[in-house]
Amino acid sequence: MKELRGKIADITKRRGIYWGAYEIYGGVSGFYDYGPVGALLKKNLLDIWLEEFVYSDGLLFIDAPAIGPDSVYRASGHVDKFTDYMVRCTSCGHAFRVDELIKDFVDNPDLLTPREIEKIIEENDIRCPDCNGKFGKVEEFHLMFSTTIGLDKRGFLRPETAQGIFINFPTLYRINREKLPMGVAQIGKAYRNEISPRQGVLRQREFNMAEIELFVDPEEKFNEELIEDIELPLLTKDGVELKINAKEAYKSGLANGYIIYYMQKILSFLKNIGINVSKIRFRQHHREELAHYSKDTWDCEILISNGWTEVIGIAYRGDYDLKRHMESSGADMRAFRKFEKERKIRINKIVPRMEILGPRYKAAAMKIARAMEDMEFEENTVHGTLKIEVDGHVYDVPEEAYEVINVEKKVSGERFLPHVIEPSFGIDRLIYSIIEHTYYERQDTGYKVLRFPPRLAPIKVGILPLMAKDSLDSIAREIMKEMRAAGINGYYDESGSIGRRYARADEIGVPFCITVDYQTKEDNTVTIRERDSTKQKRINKDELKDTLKKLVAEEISFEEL
RNA sequence: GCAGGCGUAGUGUAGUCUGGCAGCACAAGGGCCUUCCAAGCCCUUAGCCCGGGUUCAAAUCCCGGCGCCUGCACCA
Repeated sequence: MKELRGKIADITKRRGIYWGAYEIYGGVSGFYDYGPVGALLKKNLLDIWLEEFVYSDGLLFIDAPAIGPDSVYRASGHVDKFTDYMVRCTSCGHAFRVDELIKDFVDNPDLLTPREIEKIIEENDIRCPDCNGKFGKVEEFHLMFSTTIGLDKRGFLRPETAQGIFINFPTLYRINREKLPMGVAQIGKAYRNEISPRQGVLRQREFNMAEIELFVDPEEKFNEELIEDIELPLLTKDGVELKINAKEAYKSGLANGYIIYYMQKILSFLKNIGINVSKIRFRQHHREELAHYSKDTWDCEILISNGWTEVIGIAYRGDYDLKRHMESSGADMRAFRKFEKERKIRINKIVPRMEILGPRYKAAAMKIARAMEDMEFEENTVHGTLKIEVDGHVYDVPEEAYEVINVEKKVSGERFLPHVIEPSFGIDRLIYSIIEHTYYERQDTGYKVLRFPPRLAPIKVGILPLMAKDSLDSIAREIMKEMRAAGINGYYDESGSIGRRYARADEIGVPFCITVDYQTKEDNTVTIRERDSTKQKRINKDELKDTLKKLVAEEISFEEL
């Protein structure tokens, strides 16, 4: 399997799919450049993602900033939970993770403050394991990249794109005309300062994500019609591997209905982009490995040469994020749920008469009025002069300064925090998986091919003259111009033998090649060669543009020609 | 971060032990040839990870750094 990784590393670099970034300066691990082929591959992949997850379900698509203020990531829990503490030896300078050093002295290192940690180190005289030197002050090691906003405001590069959606929930909810379920999608880069990222593009410090936050009313009954009659490959938290029908999985309560819904969509999506369906499974997280925000998570794992690899996560985040942002920002992050039937409630309320309170209490009037409004009492128990305490003063409010109302009020609904189901796609891992799963070598020759589906293929067509002479070349160039004018990404190649040129195209997954040969000059036909079958069909040059468009959009298949 | 291994044209490698002209294959570019799947021939481009030291002389020996790989740790 290691051999496969080597071959893929070769092809990705040589043919311009991706490579390690900042190469001329020695490289920085965890950063990659997508080259001309890879950048288009990613773009096409995201287009398909938009079609299959966003347009098809009418989701809202947004684009929020990558840098956020301290307050946002404090509220989200990342500042606390995405941090490790470390100490540096004052004599040799080596750094150590605190929890490793003190784990023999305390039960739960994660709960301590930096001060407490310093105290424990001093009391137990913990020394540097390397040189026995003394330790300095406790420092934070953030998995988040921190930066400065303006002169001195602390900011972070987002470790996930999700917060940009949660923060905007009230606005988006209004734009969606206050309807749930509401799905919001975002594509963008996220940043994590991994200590030692390896495994190539599978673990990067700057990576591409496509995320959906589906906001639902936890009390609303799930629409069972969303569940299809298909088989899901699951691995539950108890280690049970099973293939189970989606309907059955839903009925048995194995996972939230929307999680199952997304499992179905993900299966079909992965199939469409060239992933081998027999190498997909959904693995449920154990309690201990759940992220700080999640109640239940299912990873979509794909089997590649590294083993089963998490590529997509479907997390049930509950109301964690909205709640935290509501508490810390004070904004109302709730949605409104209409009761089936209007409810009637009795209201016993004091209505202050401001025209009397105002002149009488001046500046304190508003506060007194609020306090009166907030009073709770039984019907017919309030009359006469009221003693109202505000800021330590007790005011006597006479009867004529208020009115008591006892009314029956209609209540049509209530406010609540929606729950969130979050499918989160690791785009770079997906791209790597696609490359591994679409890679094959021809049986007879061993030549390398990437079997990209036409819709995904970065380059759709190669246009080749059989010979670069006898005006075959000029006809081919003419065709290339036509293709480009029609918005089909193609290239012209006359170098080397025809077989060599086909092989070149195969390596970057070009699905179709047009060859201009001598017969073209006689009857105005060219051949279309399909990558995987290497079969050719003759087609009139004038139909080329329309035919190719359909082939590339996968509206027709090559066999149907 | 720790331990071990490694770092030579775009890619894969030889040369390193034992210091003395940096070589091969593939790829790429140009040309000849060629009537459908990497044919052949000629030419060309292109490299010792970075810095310091030892030496008449360093890809080779020493030191430091950076990067990569494997394992541990970390990470979803």
